[in-house]
Amino acid sequence: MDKAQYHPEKIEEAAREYWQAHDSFRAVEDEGREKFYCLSMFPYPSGRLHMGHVRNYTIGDVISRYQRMLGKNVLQPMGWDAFGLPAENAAIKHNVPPAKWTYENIDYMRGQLQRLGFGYDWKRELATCHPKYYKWEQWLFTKLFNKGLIYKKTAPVNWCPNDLTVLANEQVIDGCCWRCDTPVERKEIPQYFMKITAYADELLQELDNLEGWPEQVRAMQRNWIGRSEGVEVAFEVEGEPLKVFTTRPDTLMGVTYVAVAPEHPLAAKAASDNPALAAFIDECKVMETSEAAMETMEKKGVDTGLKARHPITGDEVPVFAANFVLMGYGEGAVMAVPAHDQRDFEFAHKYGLAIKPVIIPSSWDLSKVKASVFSEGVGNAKMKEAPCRQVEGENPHIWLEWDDVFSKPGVLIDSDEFTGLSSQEAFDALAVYLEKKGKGSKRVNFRLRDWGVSRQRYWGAPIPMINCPTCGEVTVPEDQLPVELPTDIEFDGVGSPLKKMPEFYETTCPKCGGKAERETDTFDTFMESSWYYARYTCTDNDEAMLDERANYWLPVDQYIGGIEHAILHLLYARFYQKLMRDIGLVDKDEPFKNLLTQGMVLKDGTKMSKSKGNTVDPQDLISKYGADTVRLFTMFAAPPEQSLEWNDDAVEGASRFLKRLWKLAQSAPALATGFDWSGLDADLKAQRGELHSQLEQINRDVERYQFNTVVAACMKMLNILSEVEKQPAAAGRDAVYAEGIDRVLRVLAPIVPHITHALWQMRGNSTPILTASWPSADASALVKNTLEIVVQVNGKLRGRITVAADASRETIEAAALGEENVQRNMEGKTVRKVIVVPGKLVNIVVA
RNA sequence: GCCCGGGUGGCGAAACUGGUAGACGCAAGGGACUUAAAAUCCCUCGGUGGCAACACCGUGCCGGUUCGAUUCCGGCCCCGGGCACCA
Repeated sequence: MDKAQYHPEKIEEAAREYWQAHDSFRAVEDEGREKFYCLSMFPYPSGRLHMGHVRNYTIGDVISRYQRMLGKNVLQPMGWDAFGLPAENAAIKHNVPPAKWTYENIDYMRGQLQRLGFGYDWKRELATCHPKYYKWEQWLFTKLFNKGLIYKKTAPVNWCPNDLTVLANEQVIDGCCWRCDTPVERKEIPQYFMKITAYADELLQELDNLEGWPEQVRAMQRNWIGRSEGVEVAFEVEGEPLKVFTTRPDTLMGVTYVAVAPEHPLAAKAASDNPALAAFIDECKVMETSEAAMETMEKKGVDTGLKARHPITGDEVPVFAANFVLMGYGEGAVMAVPAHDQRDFEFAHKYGLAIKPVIIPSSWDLSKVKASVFSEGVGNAKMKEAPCRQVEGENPHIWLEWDDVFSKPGVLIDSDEFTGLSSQEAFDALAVYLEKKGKGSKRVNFRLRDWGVSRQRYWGAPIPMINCPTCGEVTVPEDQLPVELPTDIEFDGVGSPLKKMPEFYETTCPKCGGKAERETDTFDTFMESSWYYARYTCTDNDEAMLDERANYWLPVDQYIGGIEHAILHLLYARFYQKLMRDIGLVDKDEPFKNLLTQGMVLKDGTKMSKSKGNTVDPQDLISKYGADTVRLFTMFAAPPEQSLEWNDDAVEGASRFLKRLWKLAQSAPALATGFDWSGLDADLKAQRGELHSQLEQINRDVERYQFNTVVAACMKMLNILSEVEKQPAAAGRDAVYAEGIDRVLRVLAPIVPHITHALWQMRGNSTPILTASWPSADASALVKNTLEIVVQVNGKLRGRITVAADASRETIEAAALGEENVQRNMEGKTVRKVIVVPGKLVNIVVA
C-alpha cells in the first residue's frame, strides 16, 4: 500500500475484495442475537443509478453498519422493482424486449451498487419480474379471491380513442394522449379490486402505534384513509330509492337539489329524451381521472328533469347530473346543501338553484332570527336580497347579502321539529328518525377506496384468473402457477400484446373443463412492492411464499425511502402485511417499525431529472473521487429528511477531508492501553475534552440519524487532532492523538467504510473495523474546571464571564454585574430582575 | 382544489428542552511555500457605521406570548411533495 498518497480506487477495491472473501454481509438467522433488519426501498431498474438512489442506499448502509458495530445481527438485502411502464416505453423506442432490457439494466446497476460498497447480502437478491417471485403473488391473489377479499367492478381509465389504449395518468398531457395528442376520454371498464377498505379501521388505528414513523407520514395516511361518520339517506326518484351518504345529516333540511354522476343510470335514462343532457354526458367523457384534475376543473351540471323526493319533508328537489360526482365512489350520487357547503353553494349560484340556510352559528340569538326570512329565502334571486346573516352586536341587525357559506356546526333553524337543536344533537336525532322510517341509517365511511389492481399492460405479473362462460371468474389452480408472462413478444405499444396472443389466453376452465379465456390484464406494480420486504427473508424457498424465517426478521427495523411513497406504497405494504398475517404467513401486524423518509436530491433548486437536463451521474463522481467521497458528501450536505442541494465544488471538500484523514491517521502513534489521563497538561486536557465532547455529540446525533452533523463533528475532531499533532511528541500527546484517531476511524467507518477499513488494518488491528465496537465518550474527559457564561442586559448580549464550574448562583451573579461592558449598559438604570441559567447565561433585566 | 412539508449569510447548512444565531463545509479575498502552477498550510469572511472598543439591524412577511423567540401561538406570502395507472 502506498502510504503517502490516498488512492481511493485501490483501497476501495481491496476493501471490497476483503468483504467478498469473508462473506461479510451474509445474514444468518440466529435466535441468540438481537436482529436488525435494515431495508432501503428497492430501485426500479431504469438503467443507471441516480443521485436519489445513492443517497437512499448510503443512508441505509450507514445505519446497517452502525447497527452492526452495536453488535446486532444485521440483514440488509437488495432487489429490483422490475415491472413497469418504462420497460414498455424502451421496447417501443429501441425495439428491445422489456425482459431483456430490464435484466441488462439490473446487471449494470448491481455493479454500481457493489462499487459503492453497500453491504448487501446478495444471496437474497430478488427481481419482481421473475416467475419465481410473482408466482407467490399470484398464489396469494387466488387465496384472497376465494376468501372474498377480491372482486370485480367497473372503474374509469384514461382512454385514447385514437390508439385504442389505456393511458397512465403520466401519459396524459393537458388532457391529451402523449403520443398522438388526441383528447383523452374516460372509459369505464371491468377491473379487479382488493378490499383494502375492509382493513381501513385497523390501518387507521395502528398508525397511533407506529411511533417510529414520522408524524407527517402518519398524518398523511390518516387523512388518506379519511374515516368519517355520517348517515346514509335514501331519497326517492320515480318510486325507486336513491341513496346518498352525508357527514352532515344536520343540514338535511337544507337540501335543495341532488346530483348524480353523468354515468349514473338515472342520467342515462333521462338523457334519452333530453338532447342537452345527452350532450353533457358525452362532454363528461372527455375528462381525466386524477383527483387533482377533478378538483380543479370547472364544476358543471345539467338538470335531468327528474325530481327526488326528500325523505322527511316529501318536497321534490331537482336531480342534476354533475361532473364532480363520480360513479365509482359511494352510490354515485350526492345530496346538496348550498347554504352550508362551498362547492354546493357555487354550483347553486351558477344554475340558479335554491339556497336554504338551516344552520346558524350557536353564538347567535335564535329568538331574534326571523324564521320567515329564511323560509322565504328559497331561490337564488331572492336570497340575494334576503337578509340571512346576523352581525354580532348589541342590537343585532341582519346583513343584506349572503356572501359566504356557513359550513361549521351550529344550531338548526327552519327545520321543523329539529329546529333549535345543535348540529351534534340533530345528527343523532335525524339518524334515529330516518332509521325509524326506513329511510336511512348511521354509517362510517372512508375516503379510502378499494385498490384497483388491474392494468391493461404487458410488462407486469399476469392476473391468475380465468373467465369461463359457464362458471364465471375462476382462479388458476395452485398446481398451474405461475401463470408465466410470455417474454417472446411483438410490441407495438397499441394495447397489450397479450390480447393478441391466443396461445396465451386460450385455455380451459379448471372447474368445468370447457373452453375459457385467461385474464390478459396484469397487476399494478404496487402489488410486487407490497411484500418484497417479507420475501427477502426466504428468497430461496420454492415451496412456499414465506417460512419461519419471516418471523425471525420481521418487522423491518428500519425502512428508508423517498417521501413520495408516504401514502400509496407504504399503505399497500401495511395492508399486505395484514393480509399475509390473516392467511397465517406472518405473525406481526405491521411491516415497518421505523421509517425514515429521505428528501429529494436537487440541482439548481429543482429535482434532478433528465427532462430538465440537470442530472449528475454518480458514476462520473465515483470514477473521479471514489465511493467514499460520494458517500461522505451525500451524508454531509443535508440531514436525511431534507432535500439535498447538489454542489460539485462541495464534493471536492469531502475529498479533501479524506486526504487529510489519510495523512493524519498514518502519522498517528500506536494506541496505548491503560494510559493515565490525569497527568495531561492543560492544553492536551482541553483538546482531549473537546475530542470527547465531539464524540458525545456524534453519539447523540447518530441516534437520531442526523448524519450531516456527525460528519461535521468528525471534521472538527480531525481539526483538533491536527492541532494535537503539532504539539511536541511526548507520551501525553501520543496518547491523545492515538486515541482520537482510533475513535474518529470508528465513527467514520459506517459512512466511509473503505478508507477506514484500510487505515484500521494499517494501524495493526487484527479484526476488521466492520465489526469493531462503536465508541462512546469518556465522561471523565468532559469534566471542566471553569465555564464561560454569557451575560445579557435586557436580553441583549453584553459580555462574557469565566467562572469556576462549581460557582454558586451569587458568585455568578456578582461576576456578571461586575463585568465592564455590562455595567456600561446598565448605567443610570435600576436592576429589576436577574435570571441565571446555570452553566449558560445571566440575563439582567433593567429599567 | 385538498392533504403534508419547507423558507436562516454569496452557497449547503448548524443551533439539544424557549437561552451566545451562523458550528462544520463550499465559494470568495488576503498571505506563506514555489522559477511558476497545482497541491498544502495560515488569516479574514451576515449587513451598516466606526481606527478601535463597540453600537444598530438581521432567521420569508405581519402581529402576539415571554426577562429572552430561528424555536411557542394567530394571520398571510412564496416554494416543494402527494392526490389512487410514474415508481
